[in-house]
Amino acid sequence: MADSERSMATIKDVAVRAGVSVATVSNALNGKPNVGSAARRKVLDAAKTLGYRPHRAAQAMRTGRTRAIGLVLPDLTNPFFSQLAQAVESKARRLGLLACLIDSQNAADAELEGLSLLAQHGVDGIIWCPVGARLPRLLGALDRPIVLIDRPRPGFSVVHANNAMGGRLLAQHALQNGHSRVGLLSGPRNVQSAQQRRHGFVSAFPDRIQIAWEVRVGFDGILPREAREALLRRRGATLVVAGNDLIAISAMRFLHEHDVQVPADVSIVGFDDISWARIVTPRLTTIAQPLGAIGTRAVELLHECMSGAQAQNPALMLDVSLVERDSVRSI
Amino acid sequence: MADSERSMATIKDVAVRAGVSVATVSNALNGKPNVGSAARRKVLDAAKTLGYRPHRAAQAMRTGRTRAIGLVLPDLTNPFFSQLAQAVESKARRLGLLACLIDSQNAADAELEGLSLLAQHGVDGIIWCPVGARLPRLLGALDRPIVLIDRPRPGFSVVHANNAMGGRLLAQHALQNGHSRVGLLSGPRNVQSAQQRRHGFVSAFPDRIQIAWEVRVGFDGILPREAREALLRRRGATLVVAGNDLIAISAMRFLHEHDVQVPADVSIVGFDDISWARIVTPRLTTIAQPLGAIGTRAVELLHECMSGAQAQNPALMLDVSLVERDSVRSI
DNA sequence: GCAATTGAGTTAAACGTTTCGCTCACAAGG
DNA sequence: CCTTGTGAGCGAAACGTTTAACTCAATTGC
Repeated sequence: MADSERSMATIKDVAVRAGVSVATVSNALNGKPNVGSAARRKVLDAAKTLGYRPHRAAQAMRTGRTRAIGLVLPDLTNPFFSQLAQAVESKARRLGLLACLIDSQNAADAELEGLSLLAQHGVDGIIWCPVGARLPRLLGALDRPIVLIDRPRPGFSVVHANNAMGGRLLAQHALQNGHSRVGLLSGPRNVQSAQQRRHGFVSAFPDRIQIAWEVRVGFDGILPREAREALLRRRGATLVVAGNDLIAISAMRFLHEHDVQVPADVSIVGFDDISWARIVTPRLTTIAQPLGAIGTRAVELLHECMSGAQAQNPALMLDVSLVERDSVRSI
Repeated sequence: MADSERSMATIKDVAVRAGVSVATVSNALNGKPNVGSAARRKVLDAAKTLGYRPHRAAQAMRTGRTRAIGLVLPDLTNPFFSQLAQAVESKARRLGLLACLIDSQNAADAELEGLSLLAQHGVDGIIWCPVGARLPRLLGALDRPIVLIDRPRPGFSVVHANNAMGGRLLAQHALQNGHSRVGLLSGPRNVQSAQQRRHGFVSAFPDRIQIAWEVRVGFDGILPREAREALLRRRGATLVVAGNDLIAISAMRFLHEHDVQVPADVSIVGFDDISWARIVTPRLTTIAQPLGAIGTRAVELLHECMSGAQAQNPALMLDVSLVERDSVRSI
């Protein structure tokens, strides 16, 4: 009895204890119809008292499914992604799936290497926020369901937030607070979500909001000189609209160091509502993405794809909401 | 040729293409000595042109090793852990190991469930920052190398920072800046690292630093009423020493809302140097843990344990350093 | 020149599942 | 009474590796 716990009981052990064949054990455990109720009971009992757990590797070899999924992210250090990761892992576990992590640290080659590692381990599907603008060739070869997250690519399932809507919400909020001349610290041109945020904002009230200036900035929040100069001169802008919270927070930090007060001297808004948005001074007004929901839905979608159901709805777009805090002044 | 890429080439395919037996392929690929240089070449060539990758599940079944490790953390959302996770994943990948994530969200039962999921998948080892004060019974049953991270438990390998040293560094810094009366917002009594930080600080200069008050606070930075009151009254303390950065930042936020200026009215120090420490206002003076090194060393240690080498050094303690920023005033 | 040794390669078993096809008993239909 | 059908269960093959045991030729030692 002591060693029944020690090194994992096998299906064979269950079979002998229940007095049936291994085939019957397998059938009983997997709910196949061709097993009588008496035998089924015996098997279930035996399995329980032996603490039997199917050997995943063996199962995988026979069935080709591992009940593991891959999660490929560009940067766990970014709270946006760590929240996402938390949601994904949690939902996966609730479905009995193991989440295998790859953090490419924004390097396309590391990402590729990671994908290949996942493929080698035979994960059943992949949730992926790609760093490269176009998806690498490898994709055909890895041949598993993929659900993109946050960054759509033609021909792929994706779940992401309604970025354009966020942009519009921001425009509306700007107007309501009397800002009609703004500066843009937009995200990278090759990241689609950045484009949509920008487009949502600019096209919402083209005749009532003027763009005083615009500079493109990386999503990591590092401000090039051009951006810093723009922040200092401002050319009449009373509000700066940042491509995401990291950018907004960097800008706030920079302004603070140069003795310009937010929001007294200039207002600022972000996008994402990462947890940092709540702790900076002043607290940042921003657009909240339903991070938990995005992660959860992505896993659900992937799970459906894995169960053969060809997803007809390759794109899932979730609503965002404005969260008002202290970084916008009403004028 | 088209379908040689499609559904993963097997060792058999390599064997026929190279004109040898599968055993020889296996031996060649695993660097066994009993294969001639001519055959070895042929095998290597065939494997490369076929894009052969060993089927991990099959390998696992035969050898009992999966080349995957588990990473069990209490809260990915906490930047301390997400940085750790990044380091762990990166190092693991460099060793050809897949990192499987469990985020228990500080719930002991979720943690247990996660460990069992990992065991079922047959991970070769586990890196674990445990939430519970004492380790659950299950442990004997899961029977794989375990390396703890940040939180030592009797009888287990651990890699963590020198918390006591951090406490001493802080005390020294306090004195250098003329603070001889301080308040303590210590971490939880049942978390060892919290105790060591506190002890390092208090016992460094017992006769030159007075503790004006102390209240125990959770590491998540949520301030109970007692703590808030203490922050407002202060009883002559010119410096508050927080159990970690989250606590320090919460305190700063609270003080700011009640119009007391940091560091003009009161100074404050944290512990951990999470990324937030850099972005709050004022930027937080704190103790930096070598997060990257902790993660890396943990993986290395685990890897050694997995390779049979019984680790003689169950505990690895890494030095910390003071990072001076703007939250301490010299008086 | 013959036995012993070595080097290079092969065959086949094993790992723990799932599943296909089979058997066997029994019931129903004619 | 014989065929056919059905429900319950079993035996064995297969999945892709690794590895122990083995063969066979060439080389060495004497």
